[in-house]
Amino acid sequence: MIKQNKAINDANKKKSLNPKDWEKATLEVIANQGVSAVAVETIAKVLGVTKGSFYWHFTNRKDLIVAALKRWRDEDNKVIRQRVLSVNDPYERLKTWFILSSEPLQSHLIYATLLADRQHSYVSKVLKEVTVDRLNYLQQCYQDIGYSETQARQQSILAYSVYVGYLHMTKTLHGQFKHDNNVDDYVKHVAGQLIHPPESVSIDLTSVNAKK
Amino acid sequence: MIKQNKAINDANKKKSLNPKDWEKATLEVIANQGVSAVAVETIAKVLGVTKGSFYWHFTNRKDLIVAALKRWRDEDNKVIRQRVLSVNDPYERLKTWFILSSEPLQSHLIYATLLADRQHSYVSKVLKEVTVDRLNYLQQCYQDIGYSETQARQQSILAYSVYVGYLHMTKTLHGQFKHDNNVDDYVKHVAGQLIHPPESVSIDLTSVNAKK
DNA sequence: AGTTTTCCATACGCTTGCGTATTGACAATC
DNA sequence: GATTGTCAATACGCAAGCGTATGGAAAACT
Repeated sequence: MIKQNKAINDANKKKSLNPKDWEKATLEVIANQGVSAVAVETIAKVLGVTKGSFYWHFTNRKDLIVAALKRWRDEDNKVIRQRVLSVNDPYERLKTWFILSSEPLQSHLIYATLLADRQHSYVSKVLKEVTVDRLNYLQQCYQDIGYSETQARQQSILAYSVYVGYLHMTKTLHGQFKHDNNVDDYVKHVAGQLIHPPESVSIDLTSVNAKK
Repeated sequence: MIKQNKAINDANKKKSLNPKDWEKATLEVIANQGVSAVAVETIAKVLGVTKGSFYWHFTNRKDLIVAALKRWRDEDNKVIRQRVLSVNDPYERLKTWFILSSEPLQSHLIYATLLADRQHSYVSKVLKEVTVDRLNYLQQCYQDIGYSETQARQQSILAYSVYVGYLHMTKTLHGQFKHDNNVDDYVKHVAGQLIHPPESVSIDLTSVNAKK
């Protein structure tokens, strides 16, 4: 019993911290409370240390956030490459992307909160880059299906808007989003609307665009 | 020349301020920098006074923000009623909504930044209410077209997600959004994709939903 | 004219959170 | 075993921003 408890938590698996630990804890905060909630002393407390430790690993708060965002982006890219871009058939590739987008990953939470704190230049920078990247490979998907460049561009913006919008909806509505149960149904619904050959785009445009 | 300059700015049209002035100035800040950027002394400076004035009109900072958000919501509802809900034909009504959504109104900027600062309970409250309202009248539009309740629900979420997503895209990409020029084209594109009779929903679902 | 009300300025206290300085403990190396 | 390097604790200074206290000026009332 007086065994010098060796497993209170996992804080003893490593005697000392490294930058990666700080970055991961930071991403956790960003995912749930946004960039502005990243406080050095708070995160230190989570890691079981004090500020003194932090300023040994990083020069300042901004340095930490930038490093964390880089880590986020790299890992996100890795997932996209492995699970989406590896699919050959463009229809299936798009479908895979929509499914991935609906999964409750921390990565999505982070993206959603970054959209919030984009007043900070270092946030808006990485945000812009990530968004451009994603729009590009979505556009490529649609071009692979047979869309013209401009049609594929517009369709990619549309599809990506759905992604971003859905992220916010789930966070905003939270409780009364009865929808939570059948996310699969919604994904099917979205896929049915947004994944189709280029020809069917012109359906019913007459009734919509007809000026009175 | 020593006419006691009567028109330096419009700060002399009224000798003293009222809560409405503070709320409008606050919404301006929220639209461009978010709720967390609302600082009493800063807004006071904009209005040409000091804190002393503020704490005469409001009890505290939160009081100001809540009042400003209420004003925003009321005015936004007014616009929706006048310009959208007044349209009888559901197709045209939806189209009008999409067009309105693409206009560069301050109201949209505010909504976008509120999505950011929803960690504050008073923000998330009004945000949730507004979103639910909007989803409801969108759903009603689709039901008027002939969608079933569940189909209309999903379609309204989809449409609203496009709106929210597009808001963020424009703010995120900012400069390199070459798309800015032909917003009209994009609105047509979106309308063509999202406004159609309920039957055409089932197009191509086979190729998309087919599990391997 | 005197009093009250309205609106605002100034000065202060208080909290939060960043960054620095200094010291200490433990491990690695010589 | 002494020295050096690594990581962390403590204490401090400092700025931003909220809220309060108090006083004052101008307008409105009586």
